[in-house]
Amino acid sequence: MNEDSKHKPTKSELEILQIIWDNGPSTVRFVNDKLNEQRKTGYTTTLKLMQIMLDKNLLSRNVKSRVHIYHPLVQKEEIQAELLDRFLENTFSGSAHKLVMKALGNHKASKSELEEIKKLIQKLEEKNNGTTE
Amino acid sequence: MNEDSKHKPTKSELEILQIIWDNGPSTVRFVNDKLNEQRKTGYTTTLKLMQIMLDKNLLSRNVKSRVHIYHPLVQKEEIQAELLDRFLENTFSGSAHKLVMKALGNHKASKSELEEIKKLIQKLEEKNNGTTE
DNA sequence: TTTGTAGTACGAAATAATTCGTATATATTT
DNA sequence: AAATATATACGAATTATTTCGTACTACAAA
Repeated sequence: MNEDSKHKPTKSELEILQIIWDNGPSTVRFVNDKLNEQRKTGYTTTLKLMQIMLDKNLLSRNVKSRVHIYHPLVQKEEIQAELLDRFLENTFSGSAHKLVMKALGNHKASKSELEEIKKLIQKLEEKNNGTTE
Repeated sequence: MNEDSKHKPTKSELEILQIIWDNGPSTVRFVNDKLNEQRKTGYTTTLKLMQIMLDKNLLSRNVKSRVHIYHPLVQKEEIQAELLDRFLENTFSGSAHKLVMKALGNHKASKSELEEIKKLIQKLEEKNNGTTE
């Protein structure tokens, strides 16, 4: 089972993707070191995970030298959107509104971030002009 | 291993909780029927799951009659908040602002829901008056 | 050239989560 | 009362995910 289609990173795979998204193409060593800043995990564990991700087409790699460099094959934005969809469906029965209310209520956002959100709402309301109630 | 402590629901367990939260205390039969509206799943599978949830203190049950009635032992709000925290951390590196932007951008919200969010932001801004930048 | 270090490959154990078969008990129907 | 239908109990198989040991390879240092 190795279709070119389905990505669905597991929790561990997502951790690895975050590191590569944030730091650019990386070696196993680098990723493993980063992971170990948060929690202990063995080198070969990380290696195996990244090989699996290769197989799932979440990563590609450059094999020119002995030390392989892994590149992301999926976009951060795209995966976040997918995971958000799933989470929204699973936990908030699809209600974006409820999720947003809780996220804003329970977590700190800076003044400028709140401003940005207000601007987005403004834009959404203009676009929707009367179509939705 | 059966502390009174916190057990996080798995995805399947969460589905069951949603049904019980939305419909009130329920029998296994009822929950299983509801589940089967969405996807095929065997009766004993649901039963087993609910027994596990009993053990995890996610549910309690009334055994007066032959047919057991299961009650939620955890609050919807509480669990949603927990899961949100985890999701935020895993997927958006803890940035509530980014999550909210994406949730609003990619999913429909009605005019009145947007209004409600604006009001919340208003309140947050008043509270924060100058403390955060 | 031998030894040590750092890398990849990969099977398989360990752990987590889900699914189901079978035994058994209790009602209900004929 | 016997047959049927519907419950619960629970071990065990299945599937998904994570972790790790061991073998092997390449380069560098002694």
